Amino acid sequence: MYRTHTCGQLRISDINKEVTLAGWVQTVRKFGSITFVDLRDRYGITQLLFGEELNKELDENSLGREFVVQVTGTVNERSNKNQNIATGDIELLVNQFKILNKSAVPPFTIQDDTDGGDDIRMKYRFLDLRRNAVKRNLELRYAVNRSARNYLHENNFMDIETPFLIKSTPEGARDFVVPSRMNAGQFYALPQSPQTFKQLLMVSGYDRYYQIVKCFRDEDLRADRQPEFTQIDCEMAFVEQEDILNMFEGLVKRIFKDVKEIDYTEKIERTTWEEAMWQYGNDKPDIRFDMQLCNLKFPAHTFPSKENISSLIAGDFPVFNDAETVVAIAVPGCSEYSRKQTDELTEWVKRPQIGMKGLAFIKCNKDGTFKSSIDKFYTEEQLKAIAIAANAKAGDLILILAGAEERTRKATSDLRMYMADKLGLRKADDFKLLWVLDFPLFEYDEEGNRWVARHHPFTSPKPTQIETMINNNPQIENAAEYLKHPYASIKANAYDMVLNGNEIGGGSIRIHQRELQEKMFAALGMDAEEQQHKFGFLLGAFEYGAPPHGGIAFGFDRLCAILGGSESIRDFIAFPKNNSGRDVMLDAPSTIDAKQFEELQIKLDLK
RNA sequence: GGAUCGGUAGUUCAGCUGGUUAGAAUGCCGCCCUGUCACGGCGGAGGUCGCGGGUUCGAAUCCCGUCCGGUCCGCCA
Repeated sequence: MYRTHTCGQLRISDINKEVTLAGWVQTVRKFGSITFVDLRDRYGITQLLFGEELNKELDENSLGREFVVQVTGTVNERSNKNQNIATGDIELLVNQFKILNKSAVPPFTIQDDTDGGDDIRMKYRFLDLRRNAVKRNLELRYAVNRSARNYLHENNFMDIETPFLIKSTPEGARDFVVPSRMNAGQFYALPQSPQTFKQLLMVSGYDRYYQIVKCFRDEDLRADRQPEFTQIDCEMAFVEQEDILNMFEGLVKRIFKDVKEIDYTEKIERTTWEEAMWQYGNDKPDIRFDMQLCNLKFPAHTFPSKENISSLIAGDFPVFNDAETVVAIAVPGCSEYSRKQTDELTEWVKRPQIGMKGLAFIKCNKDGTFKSSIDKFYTEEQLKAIAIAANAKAGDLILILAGAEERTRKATSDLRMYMADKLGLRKADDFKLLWVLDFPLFEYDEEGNRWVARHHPFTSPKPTQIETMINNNPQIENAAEYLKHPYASIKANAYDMVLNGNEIGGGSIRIHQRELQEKMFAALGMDAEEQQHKFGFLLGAFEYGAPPHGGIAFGFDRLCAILGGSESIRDFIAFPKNNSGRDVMLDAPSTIDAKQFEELQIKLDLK
C-alpha cells in the first residue's frame, strides 16, 4: 500500500496516528538539524517534519522539488499553526521515507502564482496541471459536466454517441479531413457538430438526446476558440421553441446552482435579434450594465419599425449629414474627461480593428451646461435634446459615432464594452443571462453573391414566413440591394443564450419536412444533385416519419471559462492548442512517415 | 489573409535617444541555521540578447527579412 491518507486529509483529530503519505515535494525548508517539507498531492499539502536522525539520511539523498516520495510517520499537533491550509494544525513527524522517483528541476515554479509564462507552461502542461489554479479550473469543468448530465438524465435525455469519422459537407466552417487508407483518395471529415446525427436520432424516436461531445472546426483561433472544443449537444422531438427555452433555462439555472451556488430565480430575459441590434449594436449584448445605443440616424429598411429621430442632428455638420448611421451612447459619470482622455478614446475608435474615422462627444456638465466637440455645429438646445434622447444625466459623457450602418453599429457596441470594462461594470462574479430570439434565417454573402444560412441549413423559418421563402426566387439582381430582397426579412425559429456578453449556446427548431428542406438547400444554391450527394441521407430520413424537433448546443469550454471568471478557455482545457492550432507539448501537427503516405496512396505537393 | 505587441540568465523581466565587464528578482549549486510555511544569512555558477542580413569605427539597442508566441480584425453553416 502506497498510502493510508491523502495530503489534504489529516486533521487535529488524527493526532498520534501512524500514517503513510505519498506525493510530490513542493518545498524543502532546512533548519540545520531539522527540515520541513511540504508534501503535495491532488488533495492538498501536508507539512512533513524530518527530525535529527532522519536529517542525515535526507542530506545524503538531497530531496529536490517535485520528487515523488513516500513517508511514514506520526501525526503531531504543530507548535506554530498555519491557518492558510486545511491541514495547518498538524504535521507529520517522519520516521521513514522513500524516494519513489526523482525529478529534474522544473522549468517554472509549481505555485498558484507561477513565474512561468504561457508558452513554457503549455510546453510542460503536465507540470502546469499540478498547479492549484489550473486544477481548480478542471474541477469546475467536471462539476459543470456532472451538473449538466444529472439535469439531462433526470429529464429523460439519453446520451448517445455519434461518429467522429463522417462525411465532409463544406458548408460554413472548414472541415478537418482524415484520409482513408481502405478507400484510397477519399477522406472522412471530423464533425463540426453532430447536427445531422442528432436529427436522425429524432427520426428514430429517441426524443430526448444529449451528448457532451468534441467538435472540430478548422478555422483561425482566438482566446475563446479552439480547433477542437466541447459542446453540450441536445435535441428534442415534439417540441416548440418555447419548450426548448424552458428546458434549457432549467439546465443553465441548475448549473449555476450546483457549480456556483447561485439561485438564478428570475426568469431569463428575452429579446429579439432586431431589438438587440437596435439597443446594443450586438447580437450577444452584455446586459449587466445599461449604456444603450441612441440611434440618431439609421437606414429605414434595417429597422422598419423604429421611429426616426434624425431631426435632432439636423444642422451643418457634414460628418453626420453624410453618414448612413449616427449612434450615441451615454457613458455614466465621465463628463470631466480631460482632453487627453477624449483623445485617447478617439485614437481607440480609429484603430484599424474598429475602423472609425473619428469620435464626437458631448460633456453633460454637472451644472447642466454642455460642452462638446461639435459646439460649432449645434446649439445648446440641440445638444440638450440629444442628451435627453440618449438618456444622459448630468455628469455623463455622450460619445457619438457616425458612418456606414454595419461598421458604426459594431464600433459603438465595441466602444460600449470598452467603456464598461474601463468603468469596471463587467464584474466576473455577476451573471446575467439573456435569450436572443428571432435571428434572420439568411445572411447575404457578398463575395459569393448568394444567401447563406445564418445558423445552419436545417433551421426552420418562422411558420408565418414559410410562404415568403417558398414563393420567392432567391436570385438577386443587384447585390447592393440585397436588404430589399424578401429573404432578408425572413426570421428563423432560432435562439441564442447569452451570458455576460458571450454566446454560450445556440439552437433552433429544425426543418422536418423533405420539401421545405429541399427548398432551403436550393435557396443556398444547391441543386438537386448536390443535395442528394451531400444530404441525401437526411432528405431520405425525412420521408419516413420525421417528427417535429429542435435543439440547442452549449459551448462547454466557454461556459466553464465564464463561470470560472476567465476570458480564455485554454485554462479550462487539460491539453489545449495554441493560437496557431499547435499542441506545443506534442509538437503537433507534424509530418508523417513516407510509409504512411504510401499506404494512403497520397503524395505531398506543397505550394 | 491583415493589424498590433512581444522574444535578453532555468523562469519573469529591466536595459533599447548606438559605446558598461549586459543587470534585478526568483530558481539552481555550496556553506551556516531547531519552528519554518514566500523561512533567513553568506558565497557561487549561470547569457549565441530568437535567427539571417544590413547601416556604423562600434549594434541587445537603428533598418530590412524571417521564425516563434500573445491579442484582435477577417473567418468561425
